[in-house]
Amino acid sequence: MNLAEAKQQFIQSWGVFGSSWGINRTMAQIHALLLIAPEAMNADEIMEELQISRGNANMNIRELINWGIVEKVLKPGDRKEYFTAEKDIWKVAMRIMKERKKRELDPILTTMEQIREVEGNKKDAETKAFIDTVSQIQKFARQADNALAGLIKADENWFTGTLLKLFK
Amino acid sequence: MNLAEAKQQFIQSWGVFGSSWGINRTMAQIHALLLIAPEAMNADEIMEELQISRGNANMNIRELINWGIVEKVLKPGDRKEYFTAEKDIWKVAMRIMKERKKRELDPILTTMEQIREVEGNKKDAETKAFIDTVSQIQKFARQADNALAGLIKADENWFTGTLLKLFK
DNA sequence: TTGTATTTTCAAAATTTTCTGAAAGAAATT
DNA sequence: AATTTCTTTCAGAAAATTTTGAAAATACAA
Repeated sequence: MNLAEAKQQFIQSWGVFGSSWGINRTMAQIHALLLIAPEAMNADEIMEELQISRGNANMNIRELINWGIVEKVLKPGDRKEYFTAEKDIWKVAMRIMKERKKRELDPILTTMEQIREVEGNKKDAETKAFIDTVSQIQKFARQADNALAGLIKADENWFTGTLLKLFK
Repeated sequence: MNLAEAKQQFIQSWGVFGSSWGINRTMAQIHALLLIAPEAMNADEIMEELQISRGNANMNIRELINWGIVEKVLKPGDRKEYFTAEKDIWKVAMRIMKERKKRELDPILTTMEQIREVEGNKKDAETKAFIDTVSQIQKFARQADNALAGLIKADENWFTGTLLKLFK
């Protein structure tokens, strides 16, 4: 397998993995492409490389920017927009965690609180069992939420320059 | 909101959350239903409650069993199969983690190893950058894999009865 | 302003995923 | 072994998601 084939394989695999992570295939493929691109790329280059339409490229690039793992780069004397991906995998993972925490975990907390709150008669066994389950989930989600928040905060401050370098 | 409404709301929400976790809506709803059911339920009851077809119910119940978070219960004198969900949320989370690790993380490791392995000329800058990115991902995935494996193992042995009770 | 290059939007089409329901398969009962 | 009860399978239907491509919007330059 030569470099070109390996790159193809990488992009392809990243697309498959993305799917099982709630990220659509194209979005993951664009991310993979930018991750291994030596230079920032523009929309046309991405379209050409992945054989996708302009609309599709545009939409997914925006989404990657929203996730905070791709950014726009402007080249002087060129009207086209170029895009580049964060290359540090640890940072990428942190951003994704942060985003997923916000989009998925936080809503669970809110909903569980609501459901538990508006519950009336706590006497009968069925109601008690229900409240107990919801409370358990709430407790667990809080634990997870706090753990992630801690990890993210740690990374944003002190960890960045020091301890975590060990993992790289 | 009364108990019935709260249950409905819970099942509905769990379905939505499931979607963003790579679990389909019906599967998550069945899980939610069993999580708060005082008794084990059979396929007909589940179909009736969630208004879904027999095929759909059957398929998703099997899948929940594969994930290890629902199990079959037989009642003496009744030919129907009944189903019940693991009620301990910590255990549920552990089983899901274990399963996702196996289905998602392990394949990434395998693929990254393959891609990195079959790479030839390590001299030019582009190749080097590519190998570096893949290596970084590999390293990160290994870290995550080990961390999860540790957590799972700990839970399966010693933790279960002792330390983690603090979190409940 | 007018023209040109580039990006964004969005309705319709294509694709993928999920669901249905009826038929086939199993298991228990008579 | 025939009947009844229940479970599984799976092809086609329905629903949801993703993609396309052309038109509209925006940005810049002359």
